[in-house]
Amino acid sequence: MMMRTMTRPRARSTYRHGDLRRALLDAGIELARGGGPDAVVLREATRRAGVVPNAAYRHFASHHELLQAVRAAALSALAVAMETELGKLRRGRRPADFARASLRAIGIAYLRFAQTEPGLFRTAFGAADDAQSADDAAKAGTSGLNPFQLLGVALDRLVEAGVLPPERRAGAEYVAWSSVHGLAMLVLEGPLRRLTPLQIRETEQRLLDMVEKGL
Amino acid sequence: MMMRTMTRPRARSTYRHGDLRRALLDAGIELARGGGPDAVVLREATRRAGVVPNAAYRHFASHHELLQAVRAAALSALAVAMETELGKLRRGRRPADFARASLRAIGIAYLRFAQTEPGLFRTAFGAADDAQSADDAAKAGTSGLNPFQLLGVALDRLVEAGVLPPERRAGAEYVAWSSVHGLAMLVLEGPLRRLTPLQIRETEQRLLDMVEKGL
DNA sequence: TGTACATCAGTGAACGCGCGTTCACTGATGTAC
DNA sequence: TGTACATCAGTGAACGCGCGTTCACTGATGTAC
Repeated sequence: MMMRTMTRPRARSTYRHGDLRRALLDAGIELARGGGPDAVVLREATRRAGVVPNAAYRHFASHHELLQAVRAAALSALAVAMETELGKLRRGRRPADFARASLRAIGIAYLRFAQTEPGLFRTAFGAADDAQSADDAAKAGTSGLNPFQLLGVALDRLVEAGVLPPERRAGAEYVAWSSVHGLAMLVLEGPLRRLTPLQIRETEQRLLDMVEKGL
Repeated sequence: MMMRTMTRPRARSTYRHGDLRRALLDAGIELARGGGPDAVVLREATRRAGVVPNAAYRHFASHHELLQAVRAAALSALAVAMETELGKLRRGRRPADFARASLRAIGIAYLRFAQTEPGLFRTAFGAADDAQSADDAAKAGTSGLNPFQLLGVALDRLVEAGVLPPERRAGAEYVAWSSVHGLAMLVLEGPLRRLTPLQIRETEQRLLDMVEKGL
């Protein structure tokens, strides 16, 4: 609603744009970053791309389709953040420790992403509408896995390392994901917004402890 | 956006309405029930109350204020649901069991509320904006306690019963709440929407087990 | 008990806004010959 | 290598919509005398 000032009509020398689809998607991502899913407004995206509103329809069938593309990009960004965090793990420790650290890395990446990119986070998880939505590739990180699958990998490691009994593996991502997602949401826009950064950190650690122990 | 068909202009014989504030609030709650916070539209509320749009401004300073009132009502409804679930507990068992059952009752009430009243649930927890928002009384159940405080009571019982070490009491509501809230959200509008009712039940129990054990 | 009057809840009409989407168009580009 | 032409990305103008909010109003109600 006060987005108007942010308008930045990119000067364009050629009649054709070059890669308008990409430009619209980028603008959409930027809008989501700033204000969550509701901020992804087709007209504003075209403004930022320096193009007339209906030009968007050459590349997206509807506002909804643009939003879905932005959503997929947000999920992909989360996947990348998880991969980055996993990449930081030093190898060469005992498998059990490594497996545990993997799960924590996933959780930490999730919580950090929610806090550093609240708009994208809320866009990624705000009522994903229809069936399978978008193609899975669009939601993946560089490994080709989406966030849910990356969590699955971490859980698999726990089983392989003998930390998690195989019979408890099925459905484990649901409870793990829930816990972390809930904390992310409540800190972001719920009643836990008033916590100090220190309290947040402590709660995060405590929650991850609980998941690790309670799985 | 397709709310129009639900319009129900209540016939009114008198010039004055009687209790327009209440009628607007009720209409707002009904709208929230059906479509979450975004569905709480001032004009639609006045339509349902059988009154001209600007009449609302005699009772609410702005759309935002109406929405806050609806939010408070939603929180209150959740508190009542929790109290009801607590009331079902049979007394006369061992204090430790009773305390544990109390916490589970809170969790179950929360999850049930999210599933039976998704619109109200999303309204209650959708970006509560400002400071303390509304007055606390408006968010309470019949006990005068709000949902967060009811959770606190359950945790206190765990400490009293010797189940939860006192030094782990502080901040315990954060992790407990997070876990349950996350599951509620993911089942409601996240990637866990595809779970079968049975899978949901199982995940709920497993999550509550984890919280109980991991606290 | 009856009348004058102040109060203020609800009316009527209008505003400006920004949105998503449709239509017939124009003109740059790439391809076929 | 040069020219004719089809393609189709972006234009220009316009729609209808519903929203929140403001203004000056009217007329039912309750109170003071």
